[in-house]
Amino acid sequence: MDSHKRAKILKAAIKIFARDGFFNAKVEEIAKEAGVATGTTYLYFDNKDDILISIFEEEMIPIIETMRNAISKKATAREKIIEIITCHLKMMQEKADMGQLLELELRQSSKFIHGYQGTRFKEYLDIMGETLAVGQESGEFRNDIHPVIFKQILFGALDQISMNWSLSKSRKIDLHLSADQIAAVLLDGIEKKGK
Amino acid sequence: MDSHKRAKILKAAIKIFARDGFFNAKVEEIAKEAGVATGTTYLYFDNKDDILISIFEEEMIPIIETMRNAISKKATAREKIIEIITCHLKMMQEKADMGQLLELELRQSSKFIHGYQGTRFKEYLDIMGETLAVGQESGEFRNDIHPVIFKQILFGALDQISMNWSLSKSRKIDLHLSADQIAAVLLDGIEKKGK
Amino acid sequence: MDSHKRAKILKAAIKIFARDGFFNAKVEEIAKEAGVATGTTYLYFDNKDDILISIFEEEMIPIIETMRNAISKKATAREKIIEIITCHLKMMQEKADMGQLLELELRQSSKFIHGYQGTRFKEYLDIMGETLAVGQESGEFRNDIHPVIFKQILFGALDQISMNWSLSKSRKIDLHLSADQIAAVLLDGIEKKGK
Amino acid sequence: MDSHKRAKILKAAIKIFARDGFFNAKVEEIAKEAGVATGTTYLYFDNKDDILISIFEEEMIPIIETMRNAISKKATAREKIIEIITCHLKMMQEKADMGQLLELELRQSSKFIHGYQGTRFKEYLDIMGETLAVGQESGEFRNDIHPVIFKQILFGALDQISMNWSLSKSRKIDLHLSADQIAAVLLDGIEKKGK
DNA sequence: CATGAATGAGCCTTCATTCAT
DNA sequence: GATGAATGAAGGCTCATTCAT
Repeated sequence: MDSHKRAKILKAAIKIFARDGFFNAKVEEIAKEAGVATGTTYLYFDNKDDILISIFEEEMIPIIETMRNAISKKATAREKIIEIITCHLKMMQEKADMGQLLELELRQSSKFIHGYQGTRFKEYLDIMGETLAVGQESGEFRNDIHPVIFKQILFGALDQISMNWSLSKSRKIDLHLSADQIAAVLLDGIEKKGK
Repeated sequence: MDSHKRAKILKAAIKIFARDGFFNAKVEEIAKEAGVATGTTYLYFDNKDDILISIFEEEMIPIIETMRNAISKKATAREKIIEIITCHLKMMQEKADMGQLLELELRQSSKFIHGYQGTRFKEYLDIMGETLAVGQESGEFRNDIHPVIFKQILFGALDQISMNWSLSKSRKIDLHLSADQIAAVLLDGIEKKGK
Repeated sequence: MDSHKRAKILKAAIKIFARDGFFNAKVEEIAKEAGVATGTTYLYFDNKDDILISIFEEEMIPIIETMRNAISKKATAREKIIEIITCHLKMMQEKADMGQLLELELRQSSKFIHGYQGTRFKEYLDIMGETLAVGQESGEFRNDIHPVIFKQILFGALDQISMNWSLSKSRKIDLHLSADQIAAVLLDGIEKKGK
Repeated sequence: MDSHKRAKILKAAIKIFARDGFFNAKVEEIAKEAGVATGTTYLYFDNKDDILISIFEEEMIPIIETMRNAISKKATAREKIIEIITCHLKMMQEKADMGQLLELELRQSSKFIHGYQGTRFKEYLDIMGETLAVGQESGEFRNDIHPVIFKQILFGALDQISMNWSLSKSRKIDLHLSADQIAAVLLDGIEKKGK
């Protein structure tokens, strides 16, 4: 089995799913984009669902790896959180199609695509929770915030920001500014301090 | 035009879309749930897309109204932000189906449903931005956070939390706790202060 | 539901199945022959299998009825057996398409079409066994032949003869002669000798 | 040409065709069962149809040979007929897969597989007609039965009996009893009476 | 000769939408 | 306005056959 061909199909599927959405995307279109025949798709994937799930599971691996790497190089928990934010938004720019899949299709999938649990995505989210915990243990962060809730707040904020950026055609929004602001709000809050 | 019948169809559509997703939902099923004939649906709506858009636009009106009302009763910007959070999560519980539509389908719609701009949704988001601005003018909140970015952070966090709650079958997660934590993080940040 | 339309589809299916065989037949072709749209077929039948099964089950009813009627008018068991033979071969001529379906597809169906038991066909076969039993009780026929085996011998002979007739394009074979010969062979075998 | 490989494919095809039916059987499955690559099948056979036809034509040779041999050892036409019946039913038991092919697929083939005439099968049938003729010439059998019709009656009866046996999962039916009964019915019918 | 990955035509089935009643 | 049977375009998937290695 030509593993190169499998990769080409996955890459094509990311593009087509991002452009048309999972339900509007046609397997024939994915195959054409990948430069293979329709039937070839079914040599590497069970069905259309399986293509999407494979994308989520397999493409998340290097993304998770990259983020873990970036975090590990930072000394303080504060810097790690900033790195998570930067890393996520950078990934969204560099892998724009994959980013849109995460934003637009991942949610649907875990509910409507039979049997998909989204394990890799959970792993990605968990990095955010773990980083909070690290900071709590080191005394950098307050202890009354639950990692399980915080990871959702952080991911939710990042996801909304990047979705908004993806959907705006011009993309004139400055993601660096957004990164700074997310960091500012979550780390320090919006209230004025020390009056 | 029998406005009662139109309302019945909308209500049925919210339920079916939430349960099956927009693409899996069948117009016939919606009609059956509404107690009307399939064709009747097309007397009140142009097509399937139009049903979904109508839901977003029309159902958002009382939701926005309710939130504006709740906010107006609070004196400080801090209390208004807390009210927004509480109000949103309460709405997600009370109108669970509508909530799921917002979480799962709204994103798809603005990209894949031709010509939909999501004006009511923007209005909803804007409440969050405006409330930040109010606090900034009154001196409660710091001035270096852009309302346009903040509204996305707040909505993103709320949306992620409520989606997670919706998808968890047991729903044993305490939304009150989540509300407090979102408020704590966004208002005060996660870093320890006044060392 | 327009029962007339259902009948038209069944009639068309008999023709197309007989001409092309079940597996080669296309649902679209059946619909066209019936003068309806492809989708209409699925308003009346679950799937392609269901069309074939419905043919067997429903078309057998008048055939069984006709045979039972014809038999009842005959006084002796010998005459009843002759009537069965005549009736079967006449039916094969008059309902040639249906006849071919019985010959060519019925066997496949009970094995390869999921869940089909062929109850009506068993009923048809049973008439043959019952008629032997009647003759055995009346003393016309010898008692050492099992009805269960005899019905298969009789149907097998009839089926082979009529299939051969169906498949011969010219159809110059005389079915009356065949009827006489089947009767001659089988009857002189089952009747008591040397009274 | 590796004749051994060709034989392995034929043997595998008999098994798969008998199990799944001609139309449901996959060439790939046959190849796998034969322990060869899919493409190898096409080195020995023109196409799927050709495999089935080759089975009928080639596998019938030893079957015909066996039956001719068995018959030749019997002195009277009566015994020869009994031998035909016994031999056929024994073959159905010993070569159950091949038997099912004859019962279920042969009929389809002669109509739907382009250009197939079934010459070997006709030869098999002819043995039955010839044996009747032998008995007629020797004065054992009556003269008013046409061999062409008789061979169909005999084969039809045998085929129906053996098909019924094949399809019954338990196979508790006694084929010896069936053989006796077929012989009893047909012989006492075709033999001259009251000499 | 043998392989088995690749091909792509073909078909069953679905379902948004229409329209005669 | 209301109905729901009818429509038919569209697409996921299969599998007999081919061909580069």
